[in-house]
Amino acid sequence: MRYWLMKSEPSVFTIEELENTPTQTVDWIPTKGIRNYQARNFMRDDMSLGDHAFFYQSNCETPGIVGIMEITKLAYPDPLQFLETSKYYDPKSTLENPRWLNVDVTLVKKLPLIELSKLRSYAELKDMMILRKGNRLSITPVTHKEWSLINEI
DNA sequence: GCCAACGTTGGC
DNA sequence: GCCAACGTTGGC
Repeated sequence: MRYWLMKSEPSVFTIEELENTPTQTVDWIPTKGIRNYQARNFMRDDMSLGDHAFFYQSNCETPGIVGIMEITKLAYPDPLQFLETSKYYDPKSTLENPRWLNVDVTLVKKLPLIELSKLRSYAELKDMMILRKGNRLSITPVTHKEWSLINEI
């Protein structure tokens, strides 16, 4: 099993919204298409059913980890890329050869906020992709070591 | 709101 | 294939 960290801006989608979804399952991220090749490739090539991921809230007052999710549907074409009226419409994408993908995630549990500043205080976590300068990737792998350490915080 | 860092685009 | 210009991200 692999581990991941997936970012969402609270102004777009919060963990409360995930919690309040009846099935506690959503496509990642609802109403928003992921338009980054590296993130897409992670979903397509490296994510498996049952993988776990941290829910990370970014671009807000208290950035940090707020929960754990499970990957419950493997990468599939993002419907927004075919929707002409959508901001995420991509004219270069075809049904036969879709360019952008999504996965479904299910809430495992909420966590008390682990702030970014807290994560930065651990020397063992200094190589985490999320902590690297200039990091902008919305989906990043987390090592087993990092995963277990963060779970002990 | 600022701005550094990064990814993408498009002219050549 | 290079690279300048541009748009976006996201911490502060």
